[in-house]
This record gives sequence, C-alpha cells and structure tokens, in this order.
Amino acid sequence: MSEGISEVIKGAKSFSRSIKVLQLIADQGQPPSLGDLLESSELTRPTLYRVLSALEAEGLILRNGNKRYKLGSRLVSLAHRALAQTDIRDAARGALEQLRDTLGETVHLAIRNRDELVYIDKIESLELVRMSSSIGTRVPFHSSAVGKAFLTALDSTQAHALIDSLPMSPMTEHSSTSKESLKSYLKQVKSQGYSFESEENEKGIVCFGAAILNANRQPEASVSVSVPKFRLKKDHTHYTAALMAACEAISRQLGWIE
Amino acid sequence: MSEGISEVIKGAKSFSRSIKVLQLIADQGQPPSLGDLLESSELTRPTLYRVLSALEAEGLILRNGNKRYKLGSRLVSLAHRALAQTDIRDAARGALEQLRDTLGETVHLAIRNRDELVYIDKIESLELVRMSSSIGTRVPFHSSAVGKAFLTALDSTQAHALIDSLPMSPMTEHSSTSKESLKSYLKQVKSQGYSFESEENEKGIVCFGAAILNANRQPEASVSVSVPKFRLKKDHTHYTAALMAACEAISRQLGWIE
DNA sequence: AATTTAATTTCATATTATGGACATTAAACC
DNA sequence: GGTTTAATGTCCATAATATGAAATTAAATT
Repeated sequence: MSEGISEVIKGAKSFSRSIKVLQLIADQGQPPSLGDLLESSELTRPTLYRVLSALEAEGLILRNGNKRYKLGSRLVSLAHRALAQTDIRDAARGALEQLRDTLGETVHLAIRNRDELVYIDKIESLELVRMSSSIGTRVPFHSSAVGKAFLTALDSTQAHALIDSLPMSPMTEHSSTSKESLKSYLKQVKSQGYSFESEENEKGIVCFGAAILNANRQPEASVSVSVPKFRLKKDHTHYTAALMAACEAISRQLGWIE
Repeated sequence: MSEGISEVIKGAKSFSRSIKVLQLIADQGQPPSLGDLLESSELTRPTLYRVLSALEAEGLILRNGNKRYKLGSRLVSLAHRALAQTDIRDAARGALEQLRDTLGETVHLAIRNRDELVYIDKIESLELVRMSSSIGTRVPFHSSAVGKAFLTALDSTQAHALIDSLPMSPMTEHSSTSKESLKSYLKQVKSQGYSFESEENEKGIVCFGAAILNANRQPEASVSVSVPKFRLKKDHTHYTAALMAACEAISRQLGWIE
C-alpha cells in the first residue's frame, strides 16, 4: 500500500524523505532496526541515522531496548486533534448512529487521503469496542465499498486517472484487480446509488457503500455498512435504502442540493 | 503546552521546523490561514509556504475551502499503527478492565512523550464512548495523577530536572504551579505508593494514579482512576488498593521484580 | 581476548533550502 | 465595474544545510 502519489515539493526533499522513513516504520510488521531500514529505505547510513534521530527528538518515533524503532505517542496526540478538527465527523455522527440502530450492523465513515481512504469513525452496536479498533485503518479504493462509492462520485475523468494510478493489489482471494472491470462497475454504482462488495476487502465480510457529497457535488466522505456474510439478508434494499437515506441527509447538511 | 524540550538534531533543522508548523496547526483553536501561521511561526512567507505545501503533499494537513489549514487523516492512520505497536497497551488491558469492573470508574493508561504524558488507552464502563474521547489527549506532569505518579517513579535527580524544565501552566483554578511543592509532594507519593489529585486537571474530577515499572525499575506508563467528585467515596483505600494491585500485576508482566 | 558486526560521529563538499523582491489572485471598497 | 488593498503564490542568486566517504566507537560473537 502507500506510495503511488509522490509529488515532491521543491525545497522540501529532506522533509519528505523523513516522512517516508516514518511511514516505513509504520508499515513494518515488526519494529525495524537501523539495519532493516537501511535496506528498505534507500538512504545511506549517516543520512538515515540523522533522520531517525530527528524523528526521535520530535517524539514521532522511539527506540526499543533492542534499538528497534517504533511509532511514538506524539502521533496519537496529533491524531486526536486531527479527529477533533474533522467536522464531517460531527456532521455525520447522528445519521450514522441512526443507521446503525436501524440495521444493527457496523457502520464506517471514511475520508480520502491521497490514493487511499482512511476510516475516521466507526459506529458499532453490539460490543464495547477498543478505540484502536478500526479507526485510522487505511482502505484501498479498488477493493472496498467505501472506495467504489467514492470513486463513482468523482467526475469520471478524475476517477479514471486515479484508478490508473492505483496499485490495485489484492486484499483477499476475492479481490478483483482489473482496472477495466472496476471502471465499468462504477457505471452500475452510479445508476443504483450504492456500491457493493463481497469479501473483496475482508474475508467473511460483505459491504454496502455510498458517498457523502458537498455543495460542489464532490465526494467529501464515504459510508459503509459491513455485514458478516452468514447474517446477510437476501433483500439488499433493506440495507441500501437506509444507507442512501443516511448519506443524503448528511450531504444536505454539507450544503448539497439534489 | 508543548515546546519545552527542543534538542534540534544537527542536519535536520528543516525537518524540525516543519514539524513545528504541524504542531502549530494542531494547537490552534480555529484552522489557521497562511497569514495566521506567518505570525505564530517565525518563518518567512516563502519558507512557510513551502513547508505547508510539503505537509499537504504528504497528507499530513489539508486546506479548507477558505484556504485554512487543518490536520489530515494520514495522522490518524499513523496513530492507528502507533497504538497497535505499543505493546504496553496489550499487556495492561486485562488488568485495567478488571480495575474498571472492580471500581466502576474510568481508567486511563498514559505514556510519556517528552515533557508530557499522552493517554493511549481508556477503559470506561458506563457508556459507549467515541473513539476520540480522550485517547491521544496530552496531560501535563504537574497537574495530573498520572504525571505525579510517573515523576515519583523516576529517580529523583531525573524527576527534579524534568520538573525544572516544565512550564507548569495551570489547567484549572485548583492547579498548583509551585515546583517546590510538587517536589515535596512526590515524597508523599513515594511513601504511600499512589498519587492523588483533586480537580487540578479537570473541574469536578478527582484522580488517583500509580506507575507501571519495567525490569529496570523505570516507569513505563502510568494508570489513573478518575472519579467525579460528587461520587467519591470517603474511603480512599477502596480505590488505591485496587489501583496499586493492578499496576503491580502489569509491572510484573514487564519483568519488574519487587 | 580477539574478531566481527553494527552503531555513531566527523567534516569537506555538493546540494538544498532560504528569503528579498516581485507577480498573481482574491477580496473589499468606492 | 473599476480601483484599491490585502492576501496568496513564485523566482532565483546566495547562504546555509544536508550529504556520504571514511574514521571512530560500541556491541555482539567466537
């Protein structure tokens, strides 16, 4: 995942390099050592060393006892602020809770970040959920219901350009990785008003998605309802009607007019 | 808040400047414009402009329609990973949930980030809580129970040095801002094994705190129990006994020996 | 203790980031 | 609608910073 879009701002090369290292640490399964990062980044030893020192001095990463690097809690505090500043979250809350109550299934709210979406809210009814749960999780455009709905709401030139730039790596054995079939599927989404995805993003989970539009008719966010496959009702309109109604209500709050 | 510790790594000045701008945006009440940031940062226009462009290109910030800057969702996704990598969180979960069940009050887990603590977990019984709730919130050393407990667990040379570098700005009208009285209070904390704080950090809330120690007898994290003042029981040992037992259990998991 | 391997630091140099000055765009006012 | 004012963006010679080869130190291994 990640990479893809990489417009490096002239006069900030070193900054973008540092952030790349931060992301590298985030993407690693196990906390990497300096040596590991030497391989995966393409930096020389002293440069990498200085980058890591700077990240550490800023509290963005920290070093294990074993000299391995992990993400630091300053990121958590920055994210806390980020969520507080994201007003679509507040705008959507009410409608999403109602949607959860109507369907009894988990509802996600996602916004775009470059070539992916990021969950910024999750409303779940059944159990008390750990904060970490799925907020902050990145989801690809091509394999998720939120992604397909979001793409459909872009104008098609933009959508096609974006799709062409995507890596389209499979998430499960059901993920389609064909750009052409994705493009043609979007037409169907457009006409029906919602997207659908069966186990393409997570095994055993089926999702319906729809977009939230702003006053300029541009997608601002995307909502999904996730249903465990075994529990899925035959009648999809049960889900889609409520989902589309919720998204429409939120869109209107953002100034969208039919 | 923030600032304080500012060891700038040689050869990464521009990076640290960029992060400073990011923090500036986080600290603002309202999303700042370029002009606002021009004042609060001490950068020249072109420099600031490039820094902002770089931050935006990385997805760390985004611009409003009104050309105002807000924190971006990439921070949320990085924080998601950060929490997943923070293993004290997993180590502590069980004991903290049990503590919550015993006391029926909210329990927080905090770790140090430079000259503050950051909540990285919250266990609440009563209501279903929004993820954002308080995870990621920064808490000062001097006014919080977690902070006082953490300070006490440091060796006193370190603790005094840290205290001397703190800004000690008051959080409520009950906050003490005297470094001397804080230092002397720590002795009491050491002897009783827990810290106490009444409305110093948040109005109407009373907290008990204790530290989690690792194999080197250094504080790894700090736990608090927050009680609304009106509901506080006379008998404090009710809270402190359970709290200290929980912290001791977690410390043992981390290799701490009496 | 000797050897190997990895982690830091140094420093002359190439590269990058800087900011004064200017251009452009948007907003406010007449 | 035109003019002023204020804000945002952009260039480019230069100053300052970040770079990496090599040397040093520390840690791990034999």
